[in-house]
Amino acid sequence: MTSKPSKSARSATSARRGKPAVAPKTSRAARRAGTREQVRVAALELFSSVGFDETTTQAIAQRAGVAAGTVFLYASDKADLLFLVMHDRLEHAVARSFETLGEGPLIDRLMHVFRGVFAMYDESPKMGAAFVRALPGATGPNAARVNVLTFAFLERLGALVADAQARGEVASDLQPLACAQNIFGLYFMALLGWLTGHYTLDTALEPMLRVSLELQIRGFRT
Amino acid sequence: MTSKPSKSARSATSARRGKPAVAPKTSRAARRAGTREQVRVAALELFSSVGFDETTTQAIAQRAGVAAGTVFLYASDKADLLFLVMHDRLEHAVARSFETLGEGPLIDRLMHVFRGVFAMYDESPKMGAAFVRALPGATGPNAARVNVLTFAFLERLGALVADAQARGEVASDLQPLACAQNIFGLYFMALLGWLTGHYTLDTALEPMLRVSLELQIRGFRT
DNA sequence: CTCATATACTGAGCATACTCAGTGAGTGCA
DNA sequence: TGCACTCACTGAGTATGCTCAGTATATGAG
Repeated sequence: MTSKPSKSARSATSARRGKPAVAPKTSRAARRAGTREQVRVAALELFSSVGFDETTTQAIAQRAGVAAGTVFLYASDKADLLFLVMHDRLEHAVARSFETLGEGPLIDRLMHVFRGVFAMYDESPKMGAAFVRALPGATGPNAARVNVLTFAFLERLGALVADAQARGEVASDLQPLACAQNIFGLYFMALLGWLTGHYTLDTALEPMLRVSLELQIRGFRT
Repeated sequence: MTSKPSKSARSATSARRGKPAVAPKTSRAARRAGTREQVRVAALELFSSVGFDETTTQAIAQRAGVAAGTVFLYASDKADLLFLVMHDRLEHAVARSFETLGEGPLIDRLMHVFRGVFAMYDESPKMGAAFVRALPGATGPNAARVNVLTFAFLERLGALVADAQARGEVASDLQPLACAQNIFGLYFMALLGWLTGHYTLDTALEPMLRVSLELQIRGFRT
């Protein structure tokens, strides 16, 4: 390269955290966090408006005001950018769902939680579809963070089962985490069925997932 | 395959655009079926030995003795080549599993079927991993054929449940197909957990899937 | 302060999945 | 048979995900 013209382009947002060539000397950590956030927001906006497949990593870099290679300093590949975006949304949706949890039978509490998560996906179903498609077996730092979130979600589902156990609704000899795994599996299949286009949101959530969960709670036996 | 000479003749000689000088005079339909089979076998060999991600579509074309663009006449994209390969294997594995099905309680018959399918995946776990990763929401002609197979599999699972119902093992007011959907979901989660590397074959099949299915059959209730 | 090191970032270049206008052999009709 | 048409096939071209040697700058030691 010769002179350095790209600097000024980035400073569209530099009113907030100045980055002009001469003065401010922001710390490396702060700069890095800022860049990461710019990439995250750019990816979010493009994925949710244009779609995952239709968005190029070049476009994300351009919108974030960084070079093409920079986005791969914050995600191992394009799919990992999707996980970077979805992590916060997932975390927030799950937190909200459990905050607003009332009392009642296990099935109702589960449906309340899943309704909240489905609503989050419904804000951008196309991005959600790309997400669940890319999730199985994904590697990369942001995928790992999502996996941590998923495992925490599983444990919170286990806690709901344990609650039901304490109230005598669920047999006391069962392991709550094993029950939660089955519940999660049925939830994930419903999510997959919806987002990959086999069902609509309403049919996937209300008749289908509920029936699945009731069938799991009830069992097959005579 | 028979048409080996045509390939070497084409690439070695000077004929430029010309097809083999000696006219083979095979019918178009037969030629097309032959080409498709060559592509399928080439993809199978490369995917199972080298791996899906490590195989280029160019390499498949070269091994099949066709031009680079030809493989996309038989699959909409690279993932669809994987479905082209897996369709026959899946079909065969399921058929075998149901042929060798004995009598007994539902859980044992289910485990017998799933054991057979898992064994098929175990012949090339890396290819299996790529397959289950690409499957959700896949489009393309070969993906559609695999979906047909999956739905047929679901119905055969439903038939097993109906059998158990007739023997009084399963409550008579349940819909066999709804039960089969839950069973399939638990099977698919176990498959995913294994092939994406979270479990080994043995732990995924024998403790994990069996526990899941027993928990489904039994239910949560006191 | 000066200098050496670490590291966030750059962007041209590479690999490869996929496209499409062109070609000629098979097909069916007269 | 001769001829117009169809269609399987070709392969150079294109788009884009991702790499990596190079650059500028914050950091920390002396």
